[in-house]
Amino acid sequence: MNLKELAAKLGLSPTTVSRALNGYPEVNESTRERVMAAAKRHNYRPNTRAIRLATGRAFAIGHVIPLASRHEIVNPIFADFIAGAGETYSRNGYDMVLSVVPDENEEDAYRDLKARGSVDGMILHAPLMNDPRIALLHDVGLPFVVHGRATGADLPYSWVDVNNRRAFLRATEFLLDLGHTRIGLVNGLEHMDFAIRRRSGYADALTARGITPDPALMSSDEMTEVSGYRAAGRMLDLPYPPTALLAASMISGMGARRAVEERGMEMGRDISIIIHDDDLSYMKNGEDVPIFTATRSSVREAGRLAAEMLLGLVADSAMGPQTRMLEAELIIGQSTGPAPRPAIPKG
Amino acid sequence: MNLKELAAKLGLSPTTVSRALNGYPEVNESTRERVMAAAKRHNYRPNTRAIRLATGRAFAIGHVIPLASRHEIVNPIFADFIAGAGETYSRNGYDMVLSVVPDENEEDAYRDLKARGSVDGMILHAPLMNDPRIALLHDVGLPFVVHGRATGADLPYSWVDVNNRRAFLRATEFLLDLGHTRIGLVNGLEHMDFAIRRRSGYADALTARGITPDPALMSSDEMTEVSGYRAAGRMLDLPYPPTALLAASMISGMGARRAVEERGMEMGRDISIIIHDDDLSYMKNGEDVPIFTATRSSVREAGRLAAEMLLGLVADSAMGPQTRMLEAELIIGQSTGPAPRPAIPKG
DNA sequence: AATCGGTTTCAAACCGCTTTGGATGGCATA
DNA sequence: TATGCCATCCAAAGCGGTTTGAAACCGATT
Repeated sequence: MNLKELAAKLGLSPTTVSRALNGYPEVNESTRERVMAAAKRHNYRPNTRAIRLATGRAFAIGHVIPLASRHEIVNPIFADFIAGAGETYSRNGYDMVLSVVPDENEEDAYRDLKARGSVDGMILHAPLMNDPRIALLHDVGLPFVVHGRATGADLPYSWVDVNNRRAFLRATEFLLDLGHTRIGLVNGLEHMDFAIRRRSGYADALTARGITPDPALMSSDEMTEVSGYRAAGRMLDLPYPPTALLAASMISGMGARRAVEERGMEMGRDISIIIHDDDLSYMKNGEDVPIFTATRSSVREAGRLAAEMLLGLVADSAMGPQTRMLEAELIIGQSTGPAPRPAIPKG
Repeated sequence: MNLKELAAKLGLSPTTVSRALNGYPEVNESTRERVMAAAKRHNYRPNTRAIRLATGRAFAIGHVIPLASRHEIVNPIFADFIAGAGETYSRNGYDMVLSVVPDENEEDAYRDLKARGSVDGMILHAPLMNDPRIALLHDVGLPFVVHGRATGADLPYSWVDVNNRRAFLRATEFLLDLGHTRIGLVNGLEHMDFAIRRRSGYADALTARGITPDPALMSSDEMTEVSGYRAAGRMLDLPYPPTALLAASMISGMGARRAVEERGMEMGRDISIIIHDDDLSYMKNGEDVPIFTATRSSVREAGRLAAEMLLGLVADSAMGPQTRMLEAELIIGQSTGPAPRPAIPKG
């Protein structure tokens, strides 16, 4: 059942039927009701493909997901962001199209999405320092929103981000207040912008208390269980080990915990751990009682917000760049406690 | 740059240009080369919206993701499956459209995708026992592939699945061979088909050795860290606790480990744990040395296979239902060992 | 020279909707 | 009665491709 058939059944022109269904004013109310009723009765749904061609709009938002080397993105955090964003899209009648491509084709993927007219806007994931994709997307000319920020990007752009710097600053201060002075950072990959901001928050907090950040206590790697485990292990085996750790995610935190427990230490007593908690549906930081003390900010909510922002930009192309900064809460759990008596160098 | 403009530049008709680009035989080879070159030079990309309308095909595959109650799906496993499938789609010039909807709208979501012509086929995720969606998708009439199987579905359908029953059967036998007789099962939600199959593999292995499965040693819940922790904790606190556990995923396994370590026990010595390892990119079961002994099967690979199968069905609608059973490997890690001397009931 | 089969090209219809630019009719106003 | 203005409806022209049916051209055959 298409528009023409429906119009024929009603003895009206396709024009009028189309207008009636789309709420245009130049159609008699009684006619409109008749049309609406007939549409419902015949279970008429306009063909999206035709609408898309006729309007020149895709009613879809694109997410490009590079594989391989920067597969930073195939991670649980991504699933939650997508869930949040996708929810917003379907509520607004938009599709979400995911383009999963090898790293080297990423640029093409954005251009393709635009050139082939598959989407009306895009979300840029996991921005790097001086991320070239910002300029690329400007060049491509579709509205876009960045999940995160890209230090060094000189062009203006819309973003939704957590205040990573402040979160890690506060977490570090919290540990300092508990008497810890040897604090390790199990960071994400530091070409990722968020990781840089986190490190600067951490370092600034230390410096402000007269402590020089010790390179041996800073690691940077993917946020997997295994690398959390290894990074924490290396630090714990230092002659002068840390009494507290900051971990980049729930997952690296679990790796760190494994390293801690393997050494017969107890979390919260022998060593304090604070993680950044993205509040993942499938990786909750405990239920009533948090497992880890954490800086928490829901990435799913970030997905929702980014999607809303983008739909706004798509609707009103005159709108300038929007930004939204989210603050993480500091959640006190069982993994932190006062610093144990000053550690004595081993060996 | 559209087809008409390109044709004008070449002094050819749109017909010929279209045919040249699409590899039709009725065009002179030298003309084809000229067209190809011009297309590349002017960076011509056919407008997808127009192709879709003209051909009546969407060149897209749909995945419906229910939120809320059955958010079983917003989990790390999903991200990896998507990555695998998405990879296949983009290699074949297909888009992946994700429809994230509240549970109660799931049925509509499938019908909409079809009625509006947004996709050429769909993947059905996380099938339940007697899943009504199988009949629904038959009714909708688009090709589809199920990731998993749905016990009780009487209609034929295409699927890609791991042999969950055999995996858990083998894992249980492995533990039995090590002398364990009290073996706990930390299962996923048992309205999910895969969870049922796993339990039957577990139970059958026990029964075959003359052990009656003990309800107190079987739990069923979401595959989160917290529920793994709680389920394992409950079993360990039993008067006659298990000496081995089977966990449904890496994540619930980590929860189980937390419960174990919290009780001062050592994994692999005081208690053996085997998990099912979906080989997630972001949740690797160790690197050289596996953390857990595990039944392993890559869900990402499953995504690739399901996508390939579906594209095949889309291309040839006459093709009957296809099926593909994957076998899990048993990976020996550090989390298993011989059963400790027979446990003495506590208290 | 006329006919023919094969190759190559093209004009035009079509996919199903939106949207522009009238046309029509009714009613109030001059 | 003629005029103008609304309100309502419609025909037709897109949107940018694909595809059908036919035309043009070619050398080869009669």
